Amino acid sequence: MAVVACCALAAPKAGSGSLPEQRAPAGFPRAVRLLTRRDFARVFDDARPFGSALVTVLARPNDLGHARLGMVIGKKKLRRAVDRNLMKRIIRESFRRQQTALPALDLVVIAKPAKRVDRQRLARDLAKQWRRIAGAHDDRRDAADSTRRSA
RNA sequence: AGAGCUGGCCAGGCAAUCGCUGUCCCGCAAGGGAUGGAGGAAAGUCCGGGCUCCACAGGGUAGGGCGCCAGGUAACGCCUGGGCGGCGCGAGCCGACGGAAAGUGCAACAGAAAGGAUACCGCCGAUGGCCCGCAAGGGCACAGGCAAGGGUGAAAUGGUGCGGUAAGAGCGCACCGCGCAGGUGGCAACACGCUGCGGCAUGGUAAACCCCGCCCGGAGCAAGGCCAAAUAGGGGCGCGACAGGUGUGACCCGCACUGCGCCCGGGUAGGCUGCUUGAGGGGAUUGGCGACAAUCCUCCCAGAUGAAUGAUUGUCCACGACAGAACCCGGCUUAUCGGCCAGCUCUUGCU
Repeated sequence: MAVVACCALAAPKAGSGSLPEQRAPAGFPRAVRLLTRRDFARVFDDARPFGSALVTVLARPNDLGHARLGMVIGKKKLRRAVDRNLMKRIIRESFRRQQTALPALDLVVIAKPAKRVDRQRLARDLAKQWRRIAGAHDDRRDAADSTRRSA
């Protein structure tokens, strides 16, 4: 009942994402970050890539029961330190808000070359990526389940 | 009021919610609470130091840097004050600003001549020559003299005036300028409308070589130190060598494998440290023109490490620039929306 009411209220506000922006506001403790070189290497080793004009996201399932985030923001991609910091903050914030909607994946977001960072475009783009990744993961799991069932 | 100069300062504010991170407190823990959390340039990495490790008797050479003087400073290529030169009506601003009579080199084009150089046009032609004339004198411009004027150039051997002369010339004189020696003032750079001497010289260029004086060992926090799985090989001590240990097995025999234990050392992954109390900030007093220093009081003010200071919403206004710490300081340079304060200058108007 409450859920329906909420959606009804949200609906008129033209195309806000299908992922609820603020369901269970979450923190961003160290447990949900990729911290070591090994963590990153594991993802780079065998990951599914998702791309957009602004970023590339690599995803590889983990067995922790929640998603983890890592970022690679190269100095060559964004010249100014201010832009690099800004990009990381936007990515972190986006992940923080929407991590509960994500499956148990290790994600590495890689910056693409840009002159400046457009916060709104980037935020929108990231939301889209999370959705795609979550969807793809579900499909794969469904497929695996179905093959297992048929076998 | 307008135009401008110099020095200094600020870098959107407030509130709520959700996050990140250092420290402290509470808690067995999960967690909770309190509090701190980018810059004036954090930037470029161009100088100077501290701090580490390596090297090192001293001196010299090579190489590099600096370059008016005196201060300040831990030090500097920085800062302050002064000198000199240039720009501006002025407040002020700008200057790699030692040496060119040690040497070597360089200078397009133009120009007659460009370094101890020169005579194209020009001026003169007193003197000598030639011609005319009885002569006085006149003419020619051959010898020769001159560098004032024209012209070239970034630059042409000091300027003005008078004398002088055939015409001229520092040839002579006066004043200005210049050089040398002295004197005076100044710590000094340097200054002098003080004296004497010299007719007048060393043209420019040293971010060209060079000379002179002074300074400089190298590498950098991925420096360096500590703990330490794994792995290779090593050392010491003790015990044992028909033994013992491990495996198989319920156990013994048997069979298979193998010296064993401890210590030292080593150092990969990883972790800790270096890591923020410092040539520190604020205030007062004193000394100094000032940079700055001394004394006292007071404050603790980022310390991340896949790398934190953000997001959303509301609100106010002059609608917010350049931009993000990574061992730490002192400078320089470059980027930068706007705004504030102080002192001063010029112009105009009023009293």
